[in-house]
Amino acid sequence: MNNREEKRRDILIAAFKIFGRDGFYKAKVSDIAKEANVGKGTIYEYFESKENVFEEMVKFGIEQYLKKVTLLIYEEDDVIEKLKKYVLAEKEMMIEYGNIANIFFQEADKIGKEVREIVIKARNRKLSLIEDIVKEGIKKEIFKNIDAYLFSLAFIGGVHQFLVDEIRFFASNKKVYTIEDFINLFLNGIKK
Amino acid sequence: MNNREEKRRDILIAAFKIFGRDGFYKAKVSDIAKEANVGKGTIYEYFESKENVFEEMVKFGIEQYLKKVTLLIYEEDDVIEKLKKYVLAEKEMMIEYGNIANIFFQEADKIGKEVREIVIKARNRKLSLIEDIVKEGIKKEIFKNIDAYLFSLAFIGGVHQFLVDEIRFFASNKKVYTIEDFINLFLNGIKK
Amino acid sequence: MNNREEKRRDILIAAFKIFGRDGFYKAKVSDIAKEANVGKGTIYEYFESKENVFEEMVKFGIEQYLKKVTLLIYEEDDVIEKLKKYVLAEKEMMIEYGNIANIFFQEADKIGKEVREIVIKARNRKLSLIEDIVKEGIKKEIFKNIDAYLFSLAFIGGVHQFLVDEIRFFASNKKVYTIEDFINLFLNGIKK
Amino acid sequence: MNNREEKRRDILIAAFKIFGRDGFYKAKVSDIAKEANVGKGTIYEYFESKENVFEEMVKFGIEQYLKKVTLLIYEEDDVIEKLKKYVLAEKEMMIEYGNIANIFFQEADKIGKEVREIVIKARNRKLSLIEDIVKEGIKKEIFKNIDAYLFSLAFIGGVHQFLVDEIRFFASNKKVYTIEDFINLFLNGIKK
DNA sequence: TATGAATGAGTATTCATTCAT
DNA sequence: TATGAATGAATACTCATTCAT
Repeated sequence: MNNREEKRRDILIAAFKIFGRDGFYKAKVSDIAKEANVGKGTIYEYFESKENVFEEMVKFGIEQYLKKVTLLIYEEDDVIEKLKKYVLAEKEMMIEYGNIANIFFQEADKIGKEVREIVIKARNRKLSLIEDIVKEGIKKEIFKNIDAYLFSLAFIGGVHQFLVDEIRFFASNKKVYTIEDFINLFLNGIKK
Repeated sequence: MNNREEKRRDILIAAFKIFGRDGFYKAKVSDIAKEANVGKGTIYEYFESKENVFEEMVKFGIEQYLKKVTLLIYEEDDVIEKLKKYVLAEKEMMIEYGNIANIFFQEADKIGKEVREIVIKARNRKLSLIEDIVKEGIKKEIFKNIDAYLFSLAFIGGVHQFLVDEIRFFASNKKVYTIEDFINLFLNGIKK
Repeated sequence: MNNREEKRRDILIAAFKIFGRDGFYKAKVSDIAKEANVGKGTIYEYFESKENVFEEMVKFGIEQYLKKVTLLIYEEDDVIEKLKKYVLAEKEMMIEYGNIANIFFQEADKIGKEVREIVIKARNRKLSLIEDIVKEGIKKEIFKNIDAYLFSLAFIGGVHQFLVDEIRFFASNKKVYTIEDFINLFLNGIKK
Repeated sequence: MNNREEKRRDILIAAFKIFGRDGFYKAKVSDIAKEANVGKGTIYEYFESKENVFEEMVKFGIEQYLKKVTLLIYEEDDVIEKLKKYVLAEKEMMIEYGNIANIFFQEADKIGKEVREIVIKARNRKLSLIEDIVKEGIKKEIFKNIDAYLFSLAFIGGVHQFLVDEIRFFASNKKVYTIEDFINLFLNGIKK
């Protein structure tokens, strides 16, 4: 088997965990090494620098994420179900990977141009996913003829906040909302 | 007269700028001192540590921000206009202070419990602002009887994404949306 | 008193000792700091990098050295005495500073362009010192009309080897030569 | 056939080149391996350590060098021609191997006792070569009855400086000296 | 025997914090 | 009270050496 590729993957998964927990600056290369069960020097056999590990981790993570979401969405026919599946996929990612997504977007900016570009491209692919669903819904005359891009912005932002609330600020005494509750807001609007 | 209070304020404003530009870890205490036109040691006459400066800056920034939004909103009578004013206030903040808000939320986590609590409290106050508008709208029978908290989550998230798109990923060839366009999505929903 | 200038000097003197003992690569910045009785960080308040410390030490050492030699030579009237004084000055330097001169010339090459240029310039000033003596001797009709530059090369090289032998490879059973013995070789030649 | 001996030689030749270019500390074992077209691990099949490679390279280089000089000198009958041949041999070595000789002498000190001893022994053999020529010249009544050892020091040092000037600090506008010019200084002296 | 992937000891450098002035 | 010179803890990265294949 391709042992080199495997070890590279191990390091990226470890980086994913450590960067996700500590952010770029607080994370120590030696911690990533420990987590990956390799020596500190080994990291540098596979990556040029801490920055480069971050960069490749972002690429790797984004790819994993987009694959997952895309798959879930394409399994569905109904556009409303597709939107629900998107929320579900995001939820799973957030549970699994903590706030890595935030770190992608937040710290990428300061780390270097290339990371920034990767992240922007990923963001656009995510927006496109929703745009496509909306366009399909418009064509199928399920949705009004609204601007698909504008909606995707609102929706993605809304979903993020909704999930952050549920997952990260969870309090036992808080009312729990279903995905339907949430989606209905976007479907029906609030104006009487 | 209150020279001490004034200098503290100067430092906080400088911290706001530097942390906003560089994030917590990349920001240097000496840069904040330079920006505030004080000596490096002076910072430590007013604050216990870099973390404490960050903490106090977050409190200060949030207070400023909430004051501004609250004021704008209470100037209006019409609930829909109030929502627009919220978007406007957020937009101004984002233009003026860059992504400081993200830094609040993102890095606060790693910096310490107290900051985290401050940020959560602020987030809740922001959500309450919207909640109150929605409840008023429901009472006035302008809005449906939806869950005000759930809406505030969706709305705040959506606004954030909308503004990030406009301000940070602005591209000359991109379609420009009005705040009305955006608000209408939430008012009318997308389902036919 | 100019404390800053003083401390800079202390560091350079420490660097002189440590680089002289260990060479550029083996020398540790922390050892220079210890030798200078300052903290490691202090070095970086006065110099940009280890390279820069080396560079400045070379400048400093060369200046000291040339001052000394020049002074000794100008005290004398007789050209042959001047040559002897040069040998004496070199000898004192070699005893006092070990093989720092070799390190100047040897390692300067690898460390950076600027150091290299400083060292070359110093070498030329040293050659000029001898050249001037020779030219004076020719004018005074004490010396033959030989090429002064060529002689200075031969003389400086010869002196170096002579002193290295005496100082560094000293063995108790070895015949000891006087400076006169040595100088006479150059004065009279070896051909019958 | 003697493949082992051959590969050892290849490594030493590569070491000669790399150490000559970079000096002991800057030189990387991996670069020597690459230059010798062997794996990094292979170096350690033939030598105990980087230091040992250096040590053996010094021995090897010195042996090559002394063989060459000795041969050239013994081809000649005339003592003055022998001195010229020595200069020529040194010149060729300096052109071919850069400043490896300096590195021998300079860095040997820091690397270990054994290398130091090898280098000293080699230096003495070199001095002996010249000494023997001088003694021969004295016997043949071509040279004055000077101290042969003292002369060899002066001569070897002078030659080194002369060649360094010609080869390493060569400048197109500089006067070019012949070996005769140089030798004549030593033969005739400078005193009128 | 030959290899190069893996390792971790070792070191330059940064920067929050202290404290003498 | 205000300062900035001095400090050393902390950490990315290099490279000689080992060892499984």
